[in-house]
Amino acid sequence: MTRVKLQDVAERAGVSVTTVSRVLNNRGYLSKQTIQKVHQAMEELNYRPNAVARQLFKQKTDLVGLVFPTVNNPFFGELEAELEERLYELGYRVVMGNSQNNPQKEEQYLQLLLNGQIDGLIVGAHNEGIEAYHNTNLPIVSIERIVSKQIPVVAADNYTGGRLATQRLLDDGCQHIIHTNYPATSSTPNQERRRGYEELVNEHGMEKITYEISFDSPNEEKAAIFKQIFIDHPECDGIFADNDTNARLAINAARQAGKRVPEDVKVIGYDGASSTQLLFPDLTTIQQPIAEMAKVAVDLLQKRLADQSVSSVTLPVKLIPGTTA
Amino acid sequence: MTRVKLQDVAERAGVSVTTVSRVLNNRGYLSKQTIQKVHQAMEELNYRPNAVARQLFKQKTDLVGLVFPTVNNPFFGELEAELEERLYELGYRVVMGNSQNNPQKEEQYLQLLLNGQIDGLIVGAHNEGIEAYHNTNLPIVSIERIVSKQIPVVAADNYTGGRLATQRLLDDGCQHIIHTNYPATSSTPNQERRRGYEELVNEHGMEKITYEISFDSPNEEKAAIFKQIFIDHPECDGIFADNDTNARLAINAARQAGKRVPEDVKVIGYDGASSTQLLFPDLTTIQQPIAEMAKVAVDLLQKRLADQSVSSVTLPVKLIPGTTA
DNA sequence: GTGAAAGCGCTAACAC
DNA sequence: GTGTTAGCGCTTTCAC
Repeated sequence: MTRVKLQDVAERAGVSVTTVSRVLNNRGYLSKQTIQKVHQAMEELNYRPNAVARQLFKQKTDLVGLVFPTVNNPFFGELEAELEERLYELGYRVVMGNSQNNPQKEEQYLQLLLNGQIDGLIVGAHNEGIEAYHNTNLPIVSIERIVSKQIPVVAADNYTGGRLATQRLLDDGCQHIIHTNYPATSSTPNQERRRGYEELVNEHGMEKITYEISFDSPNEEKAAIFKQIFIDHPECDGIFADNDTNARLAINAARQAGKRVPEDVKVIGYDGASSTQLLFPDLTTIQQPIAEMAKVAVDLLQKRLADQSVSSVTLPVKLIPGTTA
Repeated sequence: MTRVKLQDVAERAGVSVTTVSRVLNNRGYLSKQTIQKVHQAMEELNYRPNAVARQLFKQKTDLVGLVFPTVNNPFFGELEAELEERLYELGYRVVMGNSQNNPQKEEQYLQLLLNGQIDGLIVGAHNEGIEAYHNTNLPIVSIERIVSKQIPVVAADNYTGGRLATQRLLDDGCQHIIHTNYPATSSTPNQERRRGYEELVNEHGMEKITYEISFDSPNEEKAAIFKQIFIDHPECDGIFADNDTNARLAINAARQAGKRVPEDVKVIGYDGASSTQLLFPDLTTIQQPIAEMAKVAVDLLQKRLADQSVSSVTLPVKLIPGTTA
């Protein structure tokens, strides 16, 4: 099927393409009769304006890229759903990129921005050292990830979250609390969770032990690390996991090691995403304000797109009580 | 942003735009020297080809739309992640649309296709009666959703799944099995789950009772329905939920009604998505081959984009044993 | 009120 | 081997 274009409509209506374009965009002075004629011609030909031609002229695609490790995860799934909703309201459509297991992908999505295929980017992937981020001040906002000086970060208050979680375990009477987090080299603000944990156990004269678990590694590998934790530290009676799925793996590992949760080991997670709350309501966790983070990120991106300067934002977290800690 | 265009590169290199374009696309005969010069000019000017201009010429955006109720769900999250991965391998980027709570959105994403902003569409949303689907044979593939005659459907074997689930409850000795599913008006093949259930309980001379739960309604509403089930049918000793989150709600409701799971009531779910398996491993469920469904859907779409005719595909399901049934 | 024409940035006949 | 030029489909000065 050959596409009907502006010119076809113009010919049919007996006017110029300019006029049809004006009718289409409701711009300029037009006689009622002309509008009528043009509309009729558009109907008859079943005309659809070509979005790409418009984009070329406008130098704007109304597309925003979302680059996170994977949408198949309670936290990122909720976050991306919220981002999509907020951006949709502003007239943007969303290009989804899952960069887990494929570091080059993040760079590819950055190329979309550089090539003018998308107008902006919201990133939260974990790949390090992508040159182009530093080049210039592009319309990019980051969530829970430090990318470069120029790029504003939206994050929850990870330090307080780390303290809250640790405090809960201390209140539970835990004496040997182990934390898991990303490798310390990762440029993510959730290293602050670790700082909160370490400070607090220090204050209580306890040993600080953090096992590093890369977010992007497969679940079997993660499970193996938790198994190892209980081998290395049979005395462990409290686990502060850096996310809820890890908390789940910790509980599985504890049980496999013959320990009861919460009687022998308390476990507290992090994130508190809606589908985790639904599927695993017993989990005690620190909840990030995901919807709010999405909203703020979109606000910041909108300002960046309007060439306004913005700064990073930190949002509060709260403890969601369950039965695991 | 990308102020530098082909012509600038051409001038700098002292050649024509055609030559630069050829270098860019590695097409036609070019002297080594010219290639060298052009590459250098591109470097010096930090040239980025404009993707939209290319799209306009090619009449192709390499973008595929994904329209599902919400990505914030274990099943759709995994499905969309798989779809994105498969499409990425083929050079497509993905536009994500979450149509839950907003029926107009699905139509909007269809407009993107009609407007030439995306090349194809994979849909699994639940909104009824969208005219445009019937118009013509567009490059659209549907997953677990009957849209129109022209559009191929990828689905798991819902009928067998329904029988498998029901059989499991019968094997458990259940006498009063209740099923939940979408309203029967919904044009989704998972009504076949209901058929499988109904046939099997009929064969056993039992009463068939299906409660209708719209996928898109809020969790509180769904929870209220499950509560009602145990009020209406205190004798109920088996629940076959049409998805895993509903199974979770069923279990919650059973416990609130003072029943133990699985001692007093057995519950079996449906979907078996990876994050459900992770967060709620105890659940007995029917697993859909999500990765395979994504792969087949992308294959079909690719063929539709190449104007080949395709037909619908049904894939097998399997029972994942847990402790809830 | 309406139209002619010049782009937006790129590609591919078609020439030479 | 390389260049000229006519589009891809739309919007918008600038005339009339």
